Amino acid sequence: MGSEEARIAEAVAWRPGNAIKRAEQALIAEKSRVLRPFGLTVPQYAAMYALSLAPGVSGAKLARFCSVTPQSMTTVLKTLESRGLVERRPSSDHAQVLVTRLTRAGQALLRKADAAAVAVERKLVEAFTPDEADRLRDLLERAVVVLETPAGE
Amino acid sequence: MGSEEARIAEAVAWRPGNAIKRAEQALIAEKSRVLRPFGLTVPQYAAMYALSLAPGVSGAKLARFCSVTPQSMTTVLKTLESRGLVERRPSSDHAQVLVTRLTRAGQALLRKADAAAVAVERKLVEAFTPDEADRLRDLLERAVVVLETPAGE
DNA sequence: GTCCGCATGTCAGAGCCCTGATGTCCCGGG
DNA sequence: CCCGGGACATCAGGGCTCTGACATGCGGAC
Repeated sequence: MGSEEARIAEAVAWRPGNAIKRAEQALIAEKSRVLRPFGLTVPQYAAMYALSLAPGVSGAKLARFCSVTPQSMTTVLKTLESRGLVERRPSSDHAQVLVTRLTRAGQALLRKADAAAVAVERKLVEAFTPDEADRLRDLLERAVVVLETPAGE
Repeated sequence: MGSEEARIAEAVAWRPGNAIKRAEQALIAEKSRVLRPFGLTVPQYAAMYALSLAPGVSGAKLARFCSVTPQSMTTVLKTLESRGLVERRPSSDHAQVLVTRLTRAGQALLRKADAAAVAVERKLVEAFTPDEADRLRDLLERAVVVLETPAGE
């Protein structure tokens, strides 16, 4: 049955979208692994990283930076807030907007977690020549454009 | 503040893993869109497709084909079963194993949904020359290998 | 000055995905 | 013959993500 399984697996893997999916999964898995000691999930780390670049931004903008919906970002921020890693308070000008910032504890944790996360990215980069890395980025970017183009090409 | 946002967005997108993430997201989004009329999610479609290649397989093997955990596959199969698209029954030799098959309704729905899903894959393939598609697959495959290699390179 | 558009935040619901822990069953080595 | 490894399924719990629907507030158009 081993060859049978191999045949099926190959048939499933044949589709080009699958290569992208597997790469993403491997990336998520590895990042999760290195972030686990810090008690952070990948989305939590991503939110904190974006927050370190743009302190005091609204949740909606943060969601856009991280390519998720505002609702998803809200759930992430709520768990981070419950752990005292971020704090949210109404903006002074826009009563509707919730200004979000890293707490001191959040900054300290991010510094350590970031080193681990960057190491994963670096491991990935170092597997390619600069030329190959550019090529990969370019091909993926073109894939995004094609997939997001509605119907009429 | 527009340029500020652009600067942040660029800083976030800079990381190589992000290109993979965005491509995967675009792929999922587009597949979800074309599968919605059939009432199927991407994981549900993936499970049914794998099931059409390997009828009567165990849930655990199906999970491996789809690159998810057995638990995830169980939840997907449960919703498919509740809709009468698949059926599961204990194997005659292995009392422990649940043999899973598409029902007639499942096969009929898959035929229609598959056409839509394949169209997305084809749109993706046609955006590249055969050479580029191979190159992309190769680069992604190398990324997977690197990411899954433990520590000692 | 009033009103509509757009952004923001929130609740509700459904689904997927993972880790961890259990219990069951088959099969082959001792 | 017995027993442990391996494979399968399941429960429990924590998180993420989306769609849909709704309420509020700022600001420009009229």
